[in-house]
Amino acid sequence: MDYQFKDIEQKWQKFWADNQTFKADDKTTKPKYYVLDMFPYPSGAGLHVGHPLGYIASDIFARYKRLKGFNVLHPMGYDSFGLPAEQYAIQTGQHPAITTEANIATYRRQLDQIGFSFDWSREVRTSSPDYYKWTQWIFMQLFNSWYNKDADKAESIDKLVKHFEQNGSAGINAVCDDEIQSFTADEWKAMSNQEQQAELLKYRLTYLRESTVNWCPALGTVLANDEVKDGFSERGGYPVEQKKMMQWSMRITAYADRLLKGLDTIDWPEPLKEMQRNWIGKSVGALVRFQLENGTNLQSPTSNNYIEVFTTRADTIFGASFLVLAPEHELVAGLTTAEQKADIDNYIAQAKKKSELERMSDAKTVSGAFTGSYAINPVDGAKVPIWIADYVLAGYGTGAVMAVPSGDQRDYLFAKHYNLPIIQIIDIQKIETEADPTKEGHYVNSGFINGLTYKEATAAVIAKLEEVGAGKAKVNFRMRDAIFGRQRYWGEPVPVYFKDELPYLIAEKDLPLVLPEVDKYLPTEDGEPPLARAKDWNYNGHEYELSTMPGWAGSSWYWFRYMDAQNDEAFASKDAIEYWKDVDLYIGGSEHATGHLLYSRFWNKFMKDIGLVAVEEPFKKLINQGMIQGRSNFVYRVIDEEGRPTNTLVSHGLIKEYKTSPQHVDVNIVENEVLNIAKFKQWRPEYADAEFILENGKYICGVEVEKMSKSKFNVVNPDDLISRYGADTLRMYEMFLGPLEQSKPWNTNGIEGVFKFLRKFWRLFHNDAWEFSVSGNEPSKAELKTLHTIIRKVEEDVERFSFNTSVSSFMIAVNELTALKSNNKAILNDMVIILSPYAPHICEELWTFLGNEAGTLSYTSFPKFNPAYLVEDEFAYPISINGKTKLNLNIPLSLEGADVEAFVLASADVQKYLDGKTPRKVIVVKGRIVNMVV
RNA sequence: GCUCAGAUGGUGGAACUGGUAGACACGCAGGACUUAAAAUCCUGUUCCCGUAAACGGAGUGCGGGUUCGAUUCCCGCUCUGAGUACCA
Repeated sequence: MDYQFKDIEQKWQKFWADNQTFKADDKTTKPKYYVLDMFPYPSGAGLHVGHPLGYIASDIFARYKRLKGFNVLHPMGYDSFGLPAEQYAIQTGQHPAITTEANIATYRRQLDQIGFSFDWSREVRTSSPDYYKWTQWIFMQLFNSWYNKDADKAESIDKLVKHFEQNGSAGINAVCDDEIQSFTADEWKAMSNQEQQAELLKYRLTYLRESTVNWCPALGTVLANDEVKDGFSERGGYPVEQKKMMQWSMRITAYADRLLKGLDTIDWPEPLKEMQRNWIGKSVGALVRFQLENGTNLQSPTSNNYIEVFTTRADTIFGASFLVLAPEHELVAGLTTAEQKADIDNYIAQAKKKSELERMSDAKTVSGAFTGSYAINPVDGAKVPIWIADYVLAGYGTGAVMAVPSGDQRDYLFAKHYNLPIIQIIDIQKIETEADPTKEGHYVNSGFINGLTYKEATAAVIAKLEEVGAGKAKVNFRMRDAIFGRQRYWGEPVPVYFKDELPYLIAEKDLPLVLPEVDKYLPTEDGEPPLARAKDWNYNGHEYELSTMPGWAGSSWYWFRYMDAQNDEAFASKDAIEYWKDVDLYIGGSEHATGHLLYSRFWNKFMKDIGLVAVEEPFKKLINQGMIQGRSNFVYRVIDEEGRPTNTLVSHGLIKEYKTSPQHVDVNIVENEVLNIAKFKQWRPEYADAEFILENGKYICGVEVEKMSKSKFNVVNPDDLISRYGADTLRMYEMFLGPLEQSKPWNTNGIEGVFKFLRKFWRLFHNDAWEFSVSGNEPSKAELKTLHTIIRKVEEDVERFSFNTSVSSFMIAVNELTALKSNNKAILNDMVIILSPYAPHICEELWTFLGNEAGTLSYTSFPKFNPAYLVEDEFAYPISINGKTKLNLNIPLSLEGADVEAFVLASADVQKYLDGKTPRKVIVVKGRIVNMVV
């Protein structure tokens, strides 16, 4: 029979499902291997061809590891809470759970037909109460923990309470709010329960904090940054304002240092690690207080009579010739003198108008304004002017810097522009034309640090500042604590109720706190979150928290649930956690670098601290698959003399001769840029009687690479390709497209070649009449060479995630076997195993044909590579003269350097090229090349 | 602006530690089979000069360098893509 992929693929997909072929074993002596994909959000649009790219790669790897004797865990699930389902619910009134259910069904059908080896018995859905029960439970553990800096780990809040009872607040070194109280043990005991709870909330790892949100009064809702465009809501275009709100937050900053250090222990792409490092943004420096000059009268009620700056170069303090504040700094209004008020107001107004983007592209223009006030340098008493400029950001450090023009280029340009002093502070500094940030040399013009080196000077300055109470060493992180509340419906309810305005956890036995029914998925009229609409929803009469958890809550621990997905006693059993430990290989997009991948590491570290999990980092190895971009096709309507588009369409190669207007055309009716005219006429009624100006009898479409989107008609759905070519072809083709990690536009130009390859492979097992026919002879030397070449190649390629090159190697192997007219059973049996991770359906089918025991080949062993079959006695050396290859010469590999040289020089062909000359030098690289210098 | 990644035929790409640049596939051209088409098979296909072959020359974004030898290493530049903090 010919290759009937449809029947074969359905048959094996059913077999795998019926037999639970890929159910991972929890009790086995095999080594474990955990292969994880980033689980998808089940959107209404269904799966497109970009989704499976990473899934196919991980599936090949998982199947390969099974053949290599590993017990493989390869699960899949759905990140099913999220905004799109909620927005759809707002528009239609349809409960998000119903839409989500329907979308999941579509995803599952699409995933199944690609033939993935997922263990579906472990499926998770973050929106299912069985699952979010444990998300809520982990939230409770965070609530019941604080971060002990001395132990450098999270500890139980009970331990903190015990310490307060015995020793008061003395001796506690915690990551906590800024305004904590100092108290004795007796004072603690004298506090009311409410006072104690209020104090403890300042220490908990999840806590309430006032944060600013994008509030849209017209929509009555909080908006994400993406939903706000230039101060207006993307939906509706209503004005958006900043509003302060009490919000749940996570103290991720407690883990900043460990998140940074952990990066050195994991095998992730370097650019991705770099993104996390930048996001965490550690800088070691000092906080320095500059007293305001005597007589400066702050107009506003902000009391402190100093400006605090953050610097990473405390050693340069003697070179600080002015201070610069962000225009938004709270002291600016108070510092501005009457004479300078117009200038400052004018500058602030201008800075507000500039967008972030404009500020960035305009790095060379220097701008600022003088407040008219002065401050005092704490180390030498010098009087320094206070300026404002928009290169200083309100959100970083203290929103104020000490400007050291000799060492910082921006400060240098500023000083030049406004004619401020530039003081050389290091003997070897060269500051004639630009700033010199050197740390080498010895200090000059620097009071008590003159003559010291960088390290000595930094220590001395910080010691002095601490001594006079004007500063201290400080590690600054760019990363902020993560806001954990969302004023939305479709998310996990926070398992908290309020009593006397303080939050308390509900009892563990009352988990899960199930999402209540509401009449509408919108906020209430007075701006409360949708959950306020729920009727009789309270905890023994106390009001529940009304916000829900953010999208990243459920995805921050899901890999643990797969280890033991059905457990209703724990998020996963101790045994399962001890056995599976962590994810060995994680494949997904780099867009999650500073979101999901950071939060997951944070939760994992926390869970390790309190003894819930076995290892510190969740994902040992990470691979980013590239993005598959859309590839749009265009037709060109000819424009008539009045400028109206006509119903005449001109082929792309001829558009220069006409005035045309390009129109997107559905990429599914275009093949290799050739428009299917019949389908095109049916596609849109207005094109039914279109006329065509062709080139070479064809209508050629234009092409552009764009993001995949419905409106551009360039979304390619795997379903059509599977029905045309089958899943095995799709799998191999997506791999053949190019390196996994590279982004590339989608095209189906080469898919025929992959399909032909599979047919050719099928034909090796069949005679001319398409009857199954293999021979039991001893394999020939040539056949064995082909086989062992591909064994080695596939092993090497899979281990380095180079799937595209192994597809080519398969093609070469099959071409060679076809040329050899090989139908050798032993060879083909091994070929089937090697190819099976890539094209599992066809291989399972051929495996049974070959008379193997009934059942799957998934757990057989990968053939063993034997180098003996690849040994050659001769090699066709390329002979080059002055680096240019002239000819090839067969030379026995038994010959060594000097003998090879003699062999080459003895050759009449070589002498012809040498033309009587004697080579000055002959380089022989055994088994590679001979080069002669003439 | 900065950081990272990348630039190879008509196209996707290969060349793993410096050693025959263009594997494999698409497309294209020609041919076989066929009444015809599809399917299949065969041949050719980096460019230039040469009507064909032999042969010759150029060639991995651009300009230099190191080397017997560079797509690969070094220096300088151009362009493209991604991320993004004027981060003190």
